[in-house]
Amino acid sequence: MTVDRGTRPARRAVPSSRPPGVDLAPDADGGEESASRPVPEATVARLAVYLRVLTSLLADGRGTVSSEELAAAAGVNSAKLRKDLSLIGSSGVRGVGYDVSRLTAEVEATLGLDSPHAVALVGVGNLGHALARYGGFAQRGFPVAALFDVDPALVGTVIDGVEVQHADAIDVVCAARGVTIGVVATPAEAAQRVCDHLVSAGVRSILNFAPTVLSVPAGVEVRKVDLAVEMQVLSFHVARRHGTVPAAGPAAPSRPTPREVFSR
Amino acid sequence: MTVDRGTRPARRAVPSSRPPGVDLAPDADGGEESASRPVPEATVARLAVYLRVLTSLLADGRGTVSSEELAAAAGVNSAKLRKDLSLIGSSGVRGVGYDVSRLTAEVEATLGLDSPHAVALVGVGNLGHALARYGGFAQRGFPVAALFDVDPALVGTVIDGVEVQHADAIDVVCAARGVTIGVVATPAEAAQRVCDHLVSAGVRSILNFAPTVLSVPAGVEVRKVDLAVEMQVLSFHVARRHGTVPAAGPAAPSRPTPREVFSR
DNA sequence: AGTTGTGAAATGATTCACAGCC
DNA sequence: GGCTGTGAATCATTTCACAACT
Repeated sequence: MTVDRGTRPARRAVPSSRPPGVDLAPDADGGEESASRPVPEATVARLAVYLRVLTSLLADGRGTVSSEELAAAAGVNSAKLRKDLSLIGSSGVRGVGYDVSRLTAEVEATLGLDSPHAVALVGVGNLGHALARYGGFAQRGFPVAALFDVDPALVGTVIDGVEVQHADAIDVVCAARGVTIGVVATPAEAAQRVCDHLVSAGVRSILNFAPTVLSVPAGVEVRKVDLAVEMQVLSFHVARRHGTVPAAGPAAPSRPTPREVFSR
Repeated sequence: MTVDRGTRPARRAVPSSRPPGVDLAPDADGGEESASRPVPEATVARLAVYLRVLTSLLADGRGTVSSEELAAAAGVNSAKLRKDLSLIGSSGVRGVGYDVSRLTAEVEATLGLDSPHAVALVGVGNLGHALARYGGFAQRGFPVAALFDVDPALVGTVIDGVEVQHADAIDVVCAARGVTIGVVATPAEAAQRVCDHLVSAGVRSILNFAPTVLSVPAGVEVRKVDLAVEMQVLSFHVARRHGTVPAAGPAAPSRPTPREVFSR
């Protein structure tokens, strides 16, 4: 993709002095929370992708993989993959590669997939309903332990063996069932309130599908999936290609608001 | 959130020589495709978020906003917001702020939302069905122009006024209806094939919900939404908090594969 | 020979802090 | 006085390239 920029000046020869280097960090989670996080966020997201590839290799009975092959399958640069894996303290064998089953276990352990995480899903509307029935969650170690909504027509119904309860019960039920991850699939207006309830029930990780910025106390992790954003980013690329964009100069486009595409 | 790191050594006084600085890039899309992209990817994603806030401000009849307020509502740093907006050539007024309706129009224009983009959705299973009925797409200027699946039980059914057609027709129908964005919501196994069909139909932007890495020719933009990845990233944070992670040292955890949480 | 692990360079993104302008 | 626009500093991430090891 990127054009080869030709030969670049060689780096100066390596000085023989080997710097100390800590090799493996002493670990031991220093502070309560934000003190030390040796594994960067970007790496964590990629680990999940590596895991998917590893699992399929494992199913194929493959014993080892090289960083090159694994990286290609995951769609990343091999150096990046090696660095990622070195960060979680994994060890491949030089000249050979990584042991597939061992690496799989290491990645799973790092991601905390040793034990399942009970998930609460709030908002069983269109999207929420599909998510609840979407096998993906339970299948992958994230059993849906509770469903909530405010619609009386939905409360009491059973989806995939789980009864929908009223959102007022979030605090109690989540705490009782040991929910660790909350999924918000409500309309934007309700999202913050729902989020607050989840937090007060002790949920520290939230996946937000509602098109709003959730504010949470420090120590609570929110990840966002916003379909409108994704579509609009793609729209940007379409426009770029077609040259539709009015050459982002200082002058504003003449038309003030062509169409109110964005309603709420 | 972040603790104030106290007074930092003052930057050295600004030397009076003002460097040339290009101010506004000469623009004019140099090469065919990867040559120049003045707006960074990260900014584009945030523009969509700003737009949401702007729209709601517009609905409230607000005339102007300050970068501070807009940034707070979008959940970002105000300097970042100002830099983002300066990149798209917008102009606020010093001492006043940004004109809401004008800024809205500028962001919309940059994102290419002037005209709607016809969307094709492939895979009308659990998730795909919900996406098709999810008003979010059409409502925001991304009308679903075509639906595809391979399941004979689904082909021929009508969802929200659009008939589901067989996936074999992707090439023809997409080209005919001027589809510019494709959404892949099939199982992983079918995703690459579907993607190839979309590409050969001229679709240059793809939103992928299938848990696979799609390979596409240069010039095609793929964005990925992977629920398993999101959940696993959250799982990582849960584990970090609880200290469940077995101290990522060089020694592997004793158990080889605790549970096959990841099936396919 | 083949492949990992990793300093160090390169690139990219974010934040600071202040000049310039209304 | 208030607020934008932006160079420069800081921070994060990616990539390179090669020594170390099997």
